Amino acid sequence: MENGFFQKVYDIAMQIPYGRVTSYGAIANYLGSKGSARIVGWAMNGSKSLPQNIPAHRVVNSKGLLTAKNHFGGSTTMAEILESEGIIVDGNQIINFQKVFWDPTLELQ
DNA sequence: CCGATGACTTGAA
DNA sequence: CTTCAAGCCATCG
Repeated sequence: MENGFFQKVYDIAMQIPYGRVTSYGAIANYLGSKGSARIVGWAMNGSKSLPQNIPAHRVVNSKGLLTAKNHFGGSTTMAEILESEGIIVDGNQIINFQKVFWDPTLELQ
């Protein structure tokens, strides 16, 4: 039960506010290990197995690129979801990334 | 324990 | 611009 890395990642992911995004590195940094950025992505991979909805579409890489779109099955699915939340996306790049960026180390503490 | 995998990151060529 | 390499760490077989 005790949560591990995954549960922490899920906790943060579920707390991402509407219209905001964060990066794998930011979450990993909040967990205390910035090197675990890949693990965050791995956790997201398992997040779809959870009974609840995880806004994995709000998690992108440090450049604001939609690197996870390939995992959404579609090609522009992720981008459309983000745009529907008010996030401006151009191809795989989030234009207003700095404006919608949500850092758990600052906002969540 | 070991090797492979991965939705990352940074830097260099 | 693209491509490759190394570091990072949890999970799986």
